[in-house]
Amino acid sequence: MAKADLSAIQREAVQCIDQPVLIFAGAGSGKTKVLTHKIAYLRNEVGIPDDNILAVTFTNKAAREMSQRVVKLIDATASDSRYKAGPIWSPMLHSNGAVQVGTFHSICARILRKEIHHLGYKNDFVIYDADDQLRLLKMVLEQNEYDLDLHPPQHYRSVISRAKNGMKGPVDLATKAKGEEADIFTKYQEALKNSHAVDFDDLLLLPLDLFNNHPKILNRYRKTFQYILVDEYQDTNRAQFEFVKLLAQKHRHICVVGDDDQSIYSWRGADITNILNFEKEFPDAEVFKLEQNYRSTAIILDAAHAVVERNQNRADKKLWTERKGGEAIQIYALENEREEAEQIFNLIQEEVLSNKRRFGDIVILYRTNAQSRAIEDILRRRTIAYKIIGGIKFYERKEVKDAMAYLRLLVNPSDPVSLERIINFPPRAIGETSMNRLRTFAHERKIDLFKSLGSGLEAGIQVKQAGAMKDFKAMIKRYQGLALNKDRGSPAGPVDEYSGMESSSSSHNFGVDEVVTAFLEEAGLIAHFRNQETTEAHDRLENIKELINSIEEFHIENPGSTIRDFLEDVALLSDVDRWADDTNAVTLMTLHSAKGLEFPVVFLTGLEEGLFPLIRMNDDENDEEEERRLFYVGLTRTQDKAYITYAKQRRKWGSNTLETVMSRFIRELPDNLVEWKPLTSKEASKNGSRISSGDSRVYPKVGHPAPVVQGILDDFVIGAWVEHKLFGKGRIMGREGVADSLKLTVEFEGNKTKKLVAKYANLHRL
DNA sequence: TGAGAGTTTTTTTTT
DNA sequence: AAAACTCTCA
Repeated sequence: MAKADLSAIQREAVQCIDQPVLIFAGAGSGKTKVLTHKIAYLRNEVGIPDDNILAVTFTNKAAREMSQRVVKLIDATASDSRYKAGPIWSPMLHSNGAVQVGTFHSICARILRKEIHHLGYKNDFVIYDADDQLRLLKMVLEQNEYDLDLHPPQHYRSVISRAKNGMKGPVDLATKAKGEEADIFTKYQEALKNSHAVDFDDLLLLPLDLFNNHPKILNRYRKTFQYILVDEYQDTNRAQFEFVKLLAQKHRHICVVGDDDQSIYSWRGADITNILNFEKEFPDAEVFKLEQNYRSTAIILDAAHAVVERNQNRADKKLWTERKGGEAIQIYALENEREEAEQIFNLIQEEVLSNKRRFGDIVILYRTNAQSRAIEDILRRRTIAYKIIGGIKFYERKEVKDAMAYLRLLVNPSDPVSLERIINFPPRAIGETSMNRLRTFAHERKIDLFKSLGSGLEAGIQVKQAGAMKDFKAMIKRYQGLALNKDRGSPAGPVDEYSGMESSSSSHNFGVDEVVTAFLEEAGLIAHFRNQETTEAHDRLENIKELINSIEEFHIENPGSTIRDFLEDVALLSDVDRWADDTNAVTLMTLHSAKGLEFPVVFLTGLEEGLFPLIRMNDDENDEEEERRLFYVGLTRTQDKAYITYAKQRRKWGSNTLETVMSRFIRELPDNLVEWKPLTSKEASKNGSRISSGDSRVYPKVGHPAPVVQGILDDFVIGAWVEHKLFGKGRIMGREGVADSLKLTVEFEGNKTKKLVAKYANLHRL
């Protein structure tokens, strides 16, 4: 029985279900285990139906993992076959009869998809990301004749977002002589609503409006979500707290798990008092503390504790482990960020060659995304397979966003941000002058921009331009029919339209990818890039193709899904969510992204005052305690061995090199747990690539071109067999480019040959 | 109107 | 150093 491997305290926490439960769960103390076992327990032992359970995680990846683990558990523990689990999680919004697992944002999006019409939005609303928000704000400011230089959109975005995070409306701003901010906030919010768009903060706030104004709906969801579990509770904000409170107030079957030492999102509005005051809100709460760590060595835990202990604002506690001792934390001081990267490379080599690690066992963590570049450079040059999480994101690239704007317009033509983005891209002779006239026209008549596209002449626009507008509108309408009707024509709900019915394949003369390709082709976007000879244009075209591939893939994975579902998926999935951790490659990510993950070998880089802890010059509220918690989170990702590096000089923005000072966090580490490694990589390479001072073995010189050492290259060598989710099994026939731009030519079964960008293709080595 | 040259800004972390 | 933004000229 799977329950046997729970500790006594874990079991108690699992079985306590009739009252509010607060679980303080330190790093690596098995909190996910408790949550998954609790779900299995509720289901199999207590007999709670699946859809009455709601589990909230911090990332979608965590949601996916959790549901996979629950399925395993359930199947293992269920003696009775009627308790066997089906697929209990799906990224799709309309999966009923299953445990709902997801992030606050995705769960709220699911609710809004069904209910938002009660608030006067179309259920086809779009989700605006930061860039879209900025564009909308800019439009609002211009429309209301604010001078953009005096009123930078950036500023108002952060003001509005901060207000929303604290659940404040325009009214709350107006009171403190911030009339303009309140005015802009109000107008921005109106514009969002008219555009049938919601921003990320609205995703959390609108369900609250819904619940507060429609008690019947609230009651319905209260009945549905009988048992609520929340992971990473220390990083919830006001709105999320209210959401949980509203739903759980009545039945009080609420279980939250968190660790105040790991609260690292206060800048996003996360409110640590949510966890510290849980007992105030739910006085009958039972509190459990999980203090045994199953992940790290004692050395790692002691070091992490020694640092975080200095925080004033924390509940006193200490993790313990049965893994006594361990390897000392190695600290390296390097000359500059290049040497730092070089040293990291040397150490990776050593770990892989002499300590038998896999590349996939290793993670490199840094405070800011910009730091990844130097490290990336070296790893690429040395042909070490690596994966970067975050940074320049695929779906944020201009050409990809452009293509998506076209798709968004199909779903929701009222979206002015998307319309403005592409009305003249690729150029179709509709310039600023014409658009200004159209905007004025639409504004006066109070119709949306898209509708007014047909009335160009009336708006006083030149014949040629007015014609171009009309054509554009007609094209969108045409593809609306093609792309959306086809999807709508399939049965509602998670019914498999590809379930082998012969008729369906014959009625589907083309796949989604072909419709989308045709659309983007006719829109001129594809031709625009194809007609340019530059490599840049070529890359952009590849990215658009990759986007189309992923649409097709999504559609096959989620039968019956619409383009709308795809767009939502893209809007809500984080980079960590997309991270395929089964490829054998070194992982690079920010400390924030690493939350919840663990690795045998961890590199903490850039330990310099001002960088980590990060200090922002023009911001007085530098939260040292939060930075320290971040260090704690980073170090406690380690299972076996941690390396800490810093550079004595670091370059900022290309040119000026700054002298740095070693981070206070290094000084805070107890001497007996660390080992200083003064040897720089320069000296090391002088010795003909010996790897470290304490190691007299001589390794083959690794330079350029790299000697072929088995396993040193990534998984995708020529001749290797791989599997693609969509195309099936195939063999790698060619490679070009390296790292992020590595492209593979793969011959799939059935003689289909495809060229794929390795980074996004999600290939699995067979 | 659109392409290309020249100029400015960016870097905190993310759902 | 790179991307985003502005300006200029055809």
